[in-house]
Amino acid sequence: MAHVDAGFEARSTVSDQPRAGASGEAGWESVRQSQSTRRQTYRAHDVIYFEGDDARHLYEIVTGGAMLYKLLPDGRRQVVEVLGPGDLFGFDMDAQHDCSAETLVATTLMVFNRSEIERSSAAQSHLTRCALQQVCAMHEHAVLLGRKSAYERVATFLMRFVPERGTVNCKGPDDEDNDTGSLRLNMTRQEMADYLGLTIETVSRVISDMKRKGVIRLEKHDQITINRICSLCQLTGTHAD
Amino acid sequence: MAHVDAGFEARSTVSDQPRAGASGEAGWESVRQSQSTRRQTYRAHDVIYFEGDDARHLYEIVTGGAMLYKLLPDGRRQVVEVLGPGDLFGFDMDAQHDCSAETLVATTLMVFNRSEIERSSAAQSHLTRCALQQVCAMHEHAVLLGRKSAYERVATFLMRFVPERGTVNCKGPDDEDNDTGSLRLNMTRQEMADYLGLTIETVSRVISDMKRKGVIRLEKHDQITINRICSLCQLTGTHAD
DNA sequence: CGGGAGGTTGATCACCATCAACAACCGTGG
DNA sequence: CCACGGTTGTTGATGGTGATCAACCTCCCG
Repeated sequence: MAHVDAGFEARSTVSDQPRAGASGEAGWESVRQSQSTRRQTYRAHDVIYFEGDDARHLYEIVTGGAMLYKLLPDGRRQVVEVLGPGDLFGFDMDAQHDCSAETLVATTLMVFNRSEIERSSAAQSHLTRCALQQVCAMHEHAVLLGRKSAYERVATFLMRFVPERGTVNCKGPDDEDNDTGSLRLNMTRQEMADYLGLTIETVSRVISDMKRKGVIRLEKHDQITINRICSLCQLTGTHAD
Repeated sequence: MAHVDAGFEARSTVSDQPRAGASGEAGWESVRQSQSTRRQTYRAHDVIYFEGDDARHLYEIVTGGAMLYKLLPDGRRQVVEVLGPGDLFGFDMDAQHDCSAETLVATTLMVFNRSEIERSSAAQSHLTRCALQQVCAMHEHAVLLGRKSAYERVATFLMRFVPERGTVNCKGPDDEDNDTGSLRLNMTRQEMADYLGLTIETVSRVISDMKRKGVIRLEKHDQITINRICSLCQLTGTHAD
């Protein structure tokens, strides 16, 4: 099923390069070059806007990564989206943002005026595509939050950063004996926990356990090598044995 | 009896009447009247389509209610959206549906051809609005699934059916001493549980407990009277004490 | 070398899932 | 009308998963 694939692409990894094809439309490109559009850079863990702020702009990630989150009054936090290069955010229905937005790492954004977007039909349709993609991604994430075990959540999260794998039309390993992959998270344990609906301790424990069992290897805290991608994939809960 | 449930905005309840203003745009109306558009009726718990089916149509609920859900291979189910009159669904990014769709009660739908939608820019913009609304709704639901207790989940779910209340700009009770509301769920306990990321037993227990504590009263299993809406609202976790 | 933030590990507990039995409800047919 | 079987919902007993509390470690960076 191609859609799951697209869902994964939509929530791309936090990397340095924009994904190919993510913003390839000509009309969108012209909005990008509009003079009211500007470029802005942030450092890691900077707030871009708060929930409740007036939603005047639309943002596109050029390089780096960001997250959207909501807070409950007692301080509980839920990260609702993790975004990478090419992803759009800040397009809320209403006049106010429904989430806070924060960078994960040093990030540069394109900042569009809302009015600009509303004038261009090409921009509109690009926005629609992104929104629909996000709906799919959120559906997938709802399954994770509502029905998966801690182990499955972490495995699913890690698989997300492996291109071409873990989806329904997974190719399987290119090389049977060397089915490895390396990835950098660019998120703290707290951010992961808040995204996965877990605590920091549980995330840490699961990762340690995966390491102990030889599924992954930790180069640094946020630099992980997956020893056998297929094994990790089995742990996600989304695929039949 | 006229249930209270006709007025909630983004995530409307399952009721008999379409929400006012939900589809009031002229352009959308014209697509509705296109000859390729047809009307279709379903009985309760009928499948509209399965995850993975070709996505040829777009659906709008006229009367009744439906849900979208995803299944894991071992049978775990997560209901990702609950939809009422005026709501659109079936608009996935890709060629295949990313969720299954099923009616909750007897339902009539408008069925649009995808190609029809893609031709009309008015339809496009209506679709975008709906998609953005759904993204917001999903964000809220992610908080529920990731961070709320069983009690808070059920309370949040019930509050959703009370118009003009439980939102940020809640008016407070009209009448201090008679802050009640009546609602019909139109969902089985299993459907609620799968939506809230709980088990059927937990949902049942929480509801029994609310009854015991005098927060609600059960007329029938899916017909509930809220004795003090404000009390219920306190239990949702979304509002400071 | 020292301090601090972020991460790990251990012990314990609580919430909710699971398993199991039972009750209420509903339509059907005698 | 009641008996019935099946479906749906409730309640109880028990256990497991993951939260909580607390101590410690490890990596940076001055």
